[in-house]
Amino acid sequence: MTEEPTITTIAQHAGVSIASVSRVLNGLPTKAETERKVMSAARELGYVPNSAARSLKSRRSNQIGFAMADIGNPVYLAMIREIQPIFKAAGYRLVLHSTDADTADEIDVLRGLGERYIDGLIMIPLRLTGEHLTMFAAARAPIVVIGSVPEDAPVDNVRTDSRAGVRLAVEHLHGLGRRRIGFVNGPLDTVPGAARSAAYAEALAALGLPYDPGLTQVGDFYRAEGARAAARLLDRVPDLDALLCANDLIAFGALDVLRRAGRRVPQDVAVAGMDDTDLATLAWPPLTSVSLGSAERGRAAAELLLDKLENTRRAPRVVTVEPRLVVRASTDPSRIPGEEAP
Amino acid sequence: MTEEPTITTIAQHAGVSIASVSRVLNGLPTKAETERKVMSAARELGYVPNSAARSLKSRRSNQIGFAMADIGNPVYLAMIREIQPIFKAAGYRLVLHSTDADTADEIDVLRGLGERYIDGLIMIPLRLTGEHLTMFAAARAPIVVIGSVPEDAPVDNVRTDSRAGVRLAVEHLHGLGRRRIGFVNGPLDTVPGAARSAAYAEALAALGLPYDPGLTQVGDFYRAEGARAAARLLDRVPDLDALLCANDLIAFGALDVLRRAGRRVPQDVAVAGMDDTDLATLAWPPLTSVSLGSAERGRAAAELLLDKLENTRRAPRVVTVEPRLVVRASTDPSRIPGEEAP
DNA sequence: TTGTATGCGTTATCAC
DNA sequence: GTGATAACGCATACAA
Repeated sequence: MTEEPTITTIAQHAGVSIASVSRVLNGLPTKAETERKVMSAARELGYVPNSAARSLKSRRSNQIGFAMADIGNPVYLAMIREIQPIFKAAGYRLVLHSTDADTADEIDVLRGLGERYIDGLIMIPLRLTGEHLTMFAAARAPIVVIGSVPEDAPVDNVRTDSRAGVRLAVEHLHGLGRRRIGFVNGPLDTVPGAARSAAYAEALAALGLPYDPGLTQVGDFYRAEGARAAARLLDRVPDLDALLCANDLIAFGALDVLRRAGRRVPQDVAVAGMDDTDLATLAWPPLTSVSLGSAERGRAAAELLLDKLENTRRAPRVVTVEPRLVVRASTDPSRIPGEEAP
Repeated sequence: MTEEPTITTIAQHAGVSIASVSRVLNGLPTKAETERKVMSAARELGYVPNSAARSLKSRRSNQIGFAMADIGNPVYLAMIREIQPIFKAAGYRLVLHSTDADTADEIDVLRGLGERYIDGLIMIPLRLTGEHLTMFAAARAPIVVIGSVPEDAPVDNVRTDSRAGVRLAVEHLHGLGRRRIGFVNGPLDTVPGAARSAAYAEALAALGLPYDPGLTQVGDFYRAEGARAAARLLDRVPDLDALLCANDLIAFGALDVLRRAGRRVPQDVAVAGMDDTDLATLAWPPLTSVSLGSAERGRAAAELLLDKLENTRRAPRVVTVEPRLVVRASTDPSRIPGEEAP
């Protein structure tokens, strides 16, 4: 019992060859008698196939990787919730990589594809460098990138139209009569940071509002720094009447600051986030947010990867998820819970 | 470039034997000239070692598993946030298992230990069956269980004194002058459900309060069902003046219901949760919660497992994390943010 | 220091 | 149907 049983052990106990053991274990046609002997020996010895040996032979690990910046962000969590069961049902295990938004780390993960410990990878690079693209091209296993990627990149791609998303939010705030619409963004050298920055300027222009650089503050994508950035903005633009945040976490930080500053949300300052995480309905007031379809993107990515694993030679595909504005009380006072008409 | 390079390929290109290649790659003493040739060939060919072959030889996968009921619960997220970097730094990858609180699934994971695709496992069983204990005893790789486990189980164990935690909360509510203290719990056949149920009764008794079965409602551990259970409770006990919830998610559901019912928190009903998740500070009002040290438990589990991997023969250890009451506005009106004295 | 040869546990291809 | 036997890619004991 203390020795790790292998097919050789089973073969000895059952008095057959290892080939027969392997056949029985893999459901290939065998005489009933042989099958019985093998199965009972296997059960008795507590045999479990060794995955390393199996992988070496089969050239498949039955694992897929998921690489994101930080497991602490609920957006990624929403994706994992979709991805995990899909792969589990398909017989794959999920290997997690939290890269801390570090490019070198992401490249490491891509290099890891060559080790063949995963059969495929879903990745969300926060910054997309030439090195990423080189590795994509050289990769020996299928990759799905969530987030925009150049047209000719040899990877499947799930994207969301964050430009349209930002526009939805800005138009909504404008429609509420707000004219001093601030913007708290994450780093401009990140894929989402850059896209949302451009989209913000564009949306203002489309509405005939002037673009005022003083209305933007840049921090990172987390609550604490979001709070600091919002505080800076509030300090410099006292007559701010609306605030768009590049993600929900930033918006939560902004809500903290506005509350401490005694500004009423939404009456004084309307606040909108992006990602529409679970937490939006928990915040006070509940947060208006642009859904970028995290769950859908996760599901799409998983399905693309699964398909590609079975259909290796097909051309790269792009799936786009449409953003959707979810209006809650942080911009619309009539939606404050508990204050509806009975 | 299209053929997967192996040490054999490198050996050919460098004009040396595969043994030399292996030595160079593993930093064993070699002539400088040989080393140079091998390294340059390896780089040129884009060689990456095959992890299956390496695992087969070394009998180590450099992966560790983390099995929890549901990746959607922020408690587990808090743990992963601690666990992941610790193992990453130690050269291990993290394989995730979301078992849906399904015992059969958990047993599968334990059986998977035999496949040797992970070198160790951190597990949080929601229910602990005899089958679990059998598998623990038979396991061929170290296991750390988060959550209580019998004394003689051959696994490391990280626990929290949830009994003391419940008592802290009940005493706090009692100290606020509340006497009708309801309890919304998760399933009684789960480890935490059973423990918290007993602890609740005990704490009441210690305070000389009568135990009224009507004051308890059982649902599951999620927000939606937490809301329904709280609604049932409110319906049957109109004079409820305090509510202890078995975890934060349940408490969030309860807050939703109380708000819709027009009950002021904490003035009419004081609400406390357990786990002290990140989300507690996001809720409105911010949630008083019993911290069960999720981060500490995650860290402790990771460190125990890492230690056991290097020190295979040592006896099982138990680490206990003390609960701590974190008082916020959902029980203490003086702490409502934005209403402090300036 | 280097090369040859063997084994890790499987699967798969042969003859029998 | 079944049993030898050869890979899979790597690490290493041993011989040179």
